[in-house]
Amino acid sequence: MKKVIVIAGPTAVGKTEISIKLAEYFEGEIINADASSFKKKLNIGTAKVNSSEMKSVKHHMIDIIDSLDNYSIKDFQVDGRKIIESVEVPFIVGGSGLYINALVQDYNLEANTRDESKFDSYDNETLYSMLMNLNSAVANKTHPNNRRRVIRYLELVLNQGEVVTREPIYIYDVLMITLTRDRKILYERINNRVDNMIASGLIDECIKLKNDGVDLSKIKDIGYSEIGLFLDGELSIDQVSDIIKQKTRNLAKRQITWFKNKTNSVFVDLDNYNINDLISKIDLFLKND
RNA sequence: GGAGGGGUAGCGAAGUGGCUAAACGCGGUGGACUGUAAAUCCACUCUCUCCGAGUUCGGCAGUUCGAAUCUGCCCCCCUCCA
Repeated sequence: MKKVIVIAGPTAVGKTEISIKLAEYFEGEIINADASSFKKKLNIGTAKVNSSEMKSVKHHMIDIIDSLDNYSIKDFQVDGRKIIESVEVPFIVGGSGLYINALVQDYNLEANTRDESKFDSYDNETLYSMLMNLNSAVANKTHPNNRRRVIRYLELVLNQGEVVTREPIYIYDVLMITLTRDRKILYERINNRVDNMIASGLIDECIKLKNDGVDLSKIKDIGYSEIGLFLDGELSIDQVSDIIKQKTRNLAKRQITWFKNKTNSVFVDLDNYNINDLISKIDLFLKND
């Protein structure tokens, strides 16, 4: 089986720097698995790797779509697997847990794509009872208030009769490393990073997008619609900054939950670690048959 | 010095005699999630030996069968007048 190294972890934990060091050392290539980094022109606000950082290591899956375009998890699965096959030592690096799992586990994404529009006229309760009638086991997987999930399950049940519930299987020989830090320290890093983004041009980036005709309020990546509110004069930059920090902290927490419970990860605490430990860990993994 | 307003759980904020360990929001924590995933959603959040008990609503002392809610004194904060 193809050997694949995954470097995951919450936002702002320090994935970029470490993954580049590791990929350099092992002469690998990086496959980005951060949904926000797929998007062109969203650079500062998404903490995307910049071109000078990418000089030493080839990066894939960066800037592959326009800021408002949809790149589905299925697309990612197909394209990403091709890249994995073509790269000698692939490092998958990112924080989008679902995307990572879909790439390296046997996720079945053959069903139709989403189309919520035909459910517009139903309220949450109705949709949920529809699901319950069709397949109660699937309905019990979610909550009536989670309209988005309920609709997707409805689509899946209607389309293929069921939703996969069994434990997924890794389709590659995967070494999954999840980077962590003490929660307090992580949150401080997030706060500081947001301050830095604002100090180093996030507002200009948003103005540019706006001038290009992008509706900032439609961008769901954290920071952009918020800066849009500031540009419209609805909130002060301090208020906006606090909101961005808050949302980013909430995101990090959700990411941690995912990696803890939905992956088979080796956890590495970056507050006190030595890169050589990681190197030898990976070295061992690559040498072992 | 004088006149008002106010002090409620980590924060904001309801409650103005019993149905109140105290609404709600935020924050925090835990969790769900195989097609928006930087998305969407759920639970818990005074303390403990946690299916029961113990301490709370600035402090102390009262009234009352019963007080965050009423009375007195004290402390602190804000606004206005001096």
